[in-house]
Amino acid sequence: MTEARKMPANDLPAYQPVAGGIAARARAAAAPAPYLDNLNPEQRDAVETLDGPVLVLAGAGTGKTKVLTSRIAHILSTGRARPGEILSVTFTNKAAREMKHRLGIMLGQAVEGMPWLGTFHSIGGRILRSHAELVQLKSNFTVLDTDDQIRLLKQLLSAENIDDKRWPARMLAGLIDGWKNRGLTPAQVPAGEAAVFGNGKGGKLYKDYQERLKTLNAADFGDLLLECIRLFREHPDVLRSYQARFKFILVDEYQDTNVAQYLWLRLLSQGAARAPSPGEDNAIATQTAATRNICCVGDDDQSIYGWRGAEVDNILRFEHDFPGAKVIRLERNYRSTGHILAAASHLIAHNEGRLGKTLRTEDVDGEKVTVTGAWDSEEEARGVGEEIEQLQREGHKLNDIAILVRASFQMREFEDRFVTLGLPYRVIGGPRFYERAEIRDALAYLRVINSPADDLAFERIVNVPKRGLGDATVQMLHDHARRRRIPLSEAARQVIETDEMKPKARGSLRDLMLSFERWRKQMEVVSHTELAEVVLDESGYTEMWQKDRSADAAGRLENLKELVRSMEEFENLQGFLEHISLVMDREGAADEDAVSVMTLHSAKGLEFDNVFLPGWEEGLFPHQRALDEQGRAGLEEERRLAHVGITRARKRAKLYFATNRRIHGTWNTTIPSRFLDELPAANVEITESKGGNGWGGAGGYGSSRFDNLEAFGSTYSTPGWQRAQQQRGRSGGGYGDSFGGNSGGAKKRPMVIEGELVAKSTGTDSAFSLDDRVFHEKFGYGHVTKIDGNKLTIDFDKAGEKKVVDSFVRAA
DNA sequence: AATACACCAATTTTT
DNA sequence: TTGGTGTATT
Repeated sequence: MTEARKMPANDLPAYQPVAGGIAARARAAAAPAPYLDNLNPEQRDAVETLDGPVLVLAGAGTGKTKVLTSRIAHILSTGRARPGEILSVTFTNKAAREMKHRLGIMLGQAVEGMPWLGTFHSIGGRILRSHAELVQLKSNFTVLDTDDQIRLLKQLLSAENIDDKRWPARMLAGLIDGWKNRGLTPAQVPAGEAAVFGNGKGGKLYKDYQERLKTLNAADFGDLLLECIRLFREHPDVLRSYQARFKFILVDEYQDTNVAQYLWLRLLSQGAARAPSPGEDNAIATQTAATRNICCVGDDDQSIYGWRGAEVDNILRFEHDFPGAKVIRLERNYRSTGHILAAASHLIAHNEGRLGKTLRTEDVDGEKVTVTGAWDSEEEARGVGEEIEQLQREGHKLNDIAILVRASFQMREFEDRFVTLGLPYRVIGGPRFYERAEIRDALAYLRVINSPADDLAFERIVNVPKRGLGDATVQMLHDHARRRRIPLSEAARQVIETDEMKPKARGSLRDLMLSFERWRKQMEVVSHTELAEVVLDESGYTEMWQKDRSADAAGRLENLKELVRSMEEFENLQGFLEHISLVMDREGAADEDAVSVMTLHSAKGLEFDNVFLPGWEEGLFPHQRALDEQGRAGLEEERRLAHVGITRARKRAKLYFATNRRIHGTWNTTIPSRFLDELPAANVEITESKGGNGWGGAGGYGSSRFDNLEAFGSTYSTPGWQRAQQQRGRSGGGYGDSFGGNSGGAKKRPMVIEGELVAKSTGTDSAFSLDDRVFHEKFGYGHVTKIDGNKLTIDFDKAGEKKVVDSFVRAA
């Protein structure tokens, strides 16, 4: 995002000392390098080995980012390259931002932003914009996201008369993405593969899609790399200029690179302007690579994105691809205690396809990893809730606590539980900021203003808010546009001069077109942020959400404000639009103390003192589909995911499994995950659930050493225990009931809330009275049906009846 | 254009 | 069982 406004593609940065020049060397000699001081020997080796290919195998918590940033600092301060001569790629904007931030701290103001530090896609996009005409685009091309992509594909499918029920556009989008991930242009897709979609039309559709993108002056995410590769291959002079420019290349998370990214890197890191075609033996095309200074940092044990095209092979093959490569292992872990690290290491050692590292720590042994069995997923959520409250009583911050689940549907139960407990939590992940409908709508308006030929954007907002311009109108505009080979908005302009349309629709469309003309004129006199405000206001878009009474309307309006705010960082509308789809990510806003709930995937790269890992059951984790579809490779990836999960923990890792879990509505009896059996007994403590009911063992489905857990072993006086006693009395003891029969299985017991037993309950009377109309951030509007201290039972209009703590609602 | 009903799918997600 | 989508009906 910053690179966009600060440094146009071909600008030279301010004067920097000549690489290796006298001044630079003198400076390096004079000032001891502070960035080298707190590195361990391996890290230091990774930082100082500048020449030739280097692979840094950086285990979890071994200081990967530190090495990358220190290495850049080292290159700069020894004068080996200027900032503009270092290419440094990451996968996410977050990682790129983090690196910029840490570099800034390390170097002070000595170096302004690194122009070529960014994500694969943003850098690819940037290169494409500089040479757009060579790939049949204009430099202001639009980057389509998944949503645009699918709408476009739907149009193509209907043009081909393909039933999009049988052949969904989503599926085609997935296929095309997959091909692009593998670096395949339409011509390169194996015929057999292209034929599987739409009765053999897959290949043609891919080709048509690419052509349509050119007409729309648009690229999708995959194109940002694939078209870049095509550019390099078809224009060796361009490639050479970049090869000459980048004296050093650094790659973060190398284990996550896909084939396209690999090819892209290879082209840039090679002296010769030739890349191996897919499938070609890499060694042949490699020859000159050894001379180049590429440093890849990654961890094969944390490769968890195979399903979206990442090739673990890239990292496993590194020494083969880059002959003479130096491999440096970072094995000293600075994050976790002994027991946690031992458990994680022992678990991952069960994988076969790995380069192998032995993590060690100098930290204390700490607490053992705990494994807790629960009767069902509700009890699991109660148990976790109890433990969190206990931690809270001991003075731990909620910010230091995370719950990491395998699949997002698991989150609901925790959310429900936390809502009833009044425990603040935040869900990480979910739809990203720029994917939200309101953001995309707002952007569509701006896109149409900026480039009237943007049909996808035009179509998106022509009837949002509702203007009486429905499908019929749009279809008519389409026909008109196609006949004359003009963009939709031009077609609209022409059609309103005719009497083809009903008067009402015609007037409405004319108003819209006049508005766009007015806004385009205003663009020249007011700032782009002001323009955005005007547009959102005059189009009736803001009003549409103001009138909306659903729970998230307020949030959407807030998002729109945030969008306008974020525009300020860019110089003009054009610059904003060029980068927005690549850099807008989830909102920060994390200052409140709250438990984090997220998937294991989105937890990669994060760390917490206390990590809860629920749902360790066969079928869920490892996930059945991973096993079915990928076999052993799938299992190993799941195991890596488990490894990632455990290594997120600094001080406590708490694993859970539930004997009964509801899947697609029906209760199933599960068996504990094989990963639990793969943990080293010496570092693991088996505890009983404090969440309520006991559990009954796994009931004869295969054996596990967790089968013979003693359920109610000790006396407990925690709230959970008391609750458990009461529940046991109520439901007749969790042992035999409804066992083995998994169709109706374990029945759902009523949720018991004893206000006085819950830690956070205050007992003070609620400020609300019966039948009060209230609003809840998550559930929307509803009315109070029952009051119990500060616990309210509310019948929500949309979400149904829920029990919530009064501080979570406000009067409506 | 809005609502009602039927139908289908139901890991993981960045850019 | 749920939720989301898409079609059919008013």
